Amino acid sequence: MKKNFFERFFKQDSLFINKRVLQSNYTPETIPHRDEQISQIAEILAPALKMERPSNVFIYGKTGTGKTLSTRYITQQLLNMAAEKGADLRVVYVNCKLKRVADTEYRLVAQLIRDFGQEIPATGLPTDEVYKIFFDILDSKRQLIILVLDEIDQLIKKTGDEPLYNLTRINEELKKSQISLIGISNDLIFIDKIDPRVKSSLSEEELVFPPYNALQIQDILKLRAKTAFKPGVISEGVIEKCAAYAAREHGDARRALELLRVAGEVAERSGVERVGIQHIDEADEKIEKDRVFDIVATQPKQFQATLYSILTTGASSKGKNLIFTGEIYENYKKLCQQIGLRPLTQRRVSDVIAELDMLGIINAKVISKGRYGRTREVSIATPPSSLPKIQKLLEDSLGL
DNA sequence: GTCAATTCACATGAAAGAGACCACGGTCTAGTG
DNA sequence: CTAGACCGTGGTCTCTTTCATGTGAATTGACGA
Repeated sequence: MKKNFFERFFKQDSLFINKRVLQSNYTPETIPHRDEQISQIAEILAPALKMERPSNVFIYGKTGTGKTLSTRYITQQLLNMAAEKGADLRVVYVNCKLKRVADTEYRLVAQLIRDFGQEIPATGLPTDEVYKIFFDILDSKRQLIILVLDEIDQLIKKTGDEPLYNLTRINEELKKSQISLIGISNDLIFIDKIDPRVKSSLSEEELVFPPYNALQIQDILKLRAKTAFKPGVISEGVIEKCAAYAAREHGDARRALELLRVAGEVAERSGVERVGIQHIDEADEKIEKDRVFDIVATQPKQFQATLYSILTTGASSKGKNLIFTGEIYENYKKLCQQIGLRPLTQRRVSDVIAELDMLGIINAKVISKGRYGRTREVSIATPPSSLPKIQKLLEDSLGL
């Protein structure tokens, strides 16, 4: 019985050949069902090869519709071409959603400067100073810069349209260089909130990425599965079911790929040789559970306390699973006293609840109860099976 | 019964404060030649 | 004389409070039929 625990791991053949293919940062050589969009972007960007400034582009589309992928793909090709032709072209890609990287105006510009290979402190400098540095770098030589701002809606929501205004304006002052912007956004309506002048200069061209339908997702999955899995491990109907799941969620290809990958992992772990349909359900549940757990565990204390109040309020008044802000706040105050946490104001807790809603842990809907006021109607969004574990996790973390 | 005013219980916005982090420039100190 | 330690000032960023304003429909109460 002197068995090494890892022995099984090696002995058992993996179902995968190359798991990386299914991960979201993987760039395949071909992108099915996006030919039209890609060629449109290409047309718009083509003048860059002659060192003429391409129009600014705005790209919309729900998550997992291939916006980022297509943009990366086409800019890469553009770069290759530019190198051949000797055009001094640069593509800078920034994801505005990443916390502590580019989610404020200062950090965005600082990140850009870093991309140009210069160190910039994370804080401490005035923002206009940072702009000046950026400006100087840009204008140090004749070059064309294509700036890709991914998830730009996040940035705008937080900081307003200042950064965009400044970036579009910077062109007028650049002597040698030119800069053009590609904005990528999940949100179709956020652009109404920005200054019309910024809007018009930013969206000289507009492009929409429609969601994939189930058949298209199947194509994508089949293509990737061919290189990701060993032949024959995918059972009949697995791809179809994955696609159906994802198509239900507004055609999110990323989700479909994740589902397939996790299903493969689940199958592998349980020691079977083929990925079956039942593994997809398991995978779906596992993904959701992992996600929620992760979020819950990494939230700050106050969020956890609020969430705990929501859970316990919901549990105590069993039967009705809809609870209101007032009840939550009362419970929350009691809880704070119990664990010695300084309670936040109701104003703040109201925001916290809204944020928990955004994270998808709870569902909160603003309703009016007529004479009895206006409030958020909160219900718990996670599957009941994982509730006890979450509650346990929160209790540990809060010291109960 | 109808209709507009009222009213509740919060939502939502804006501004500003606290505290953490940081850069920069000036001053002080100790070590060196 | 100079390198490094040590301020003080001014900046960003996040989380939060304070103050103010907004809001949608159940309820109320006046009104006329």
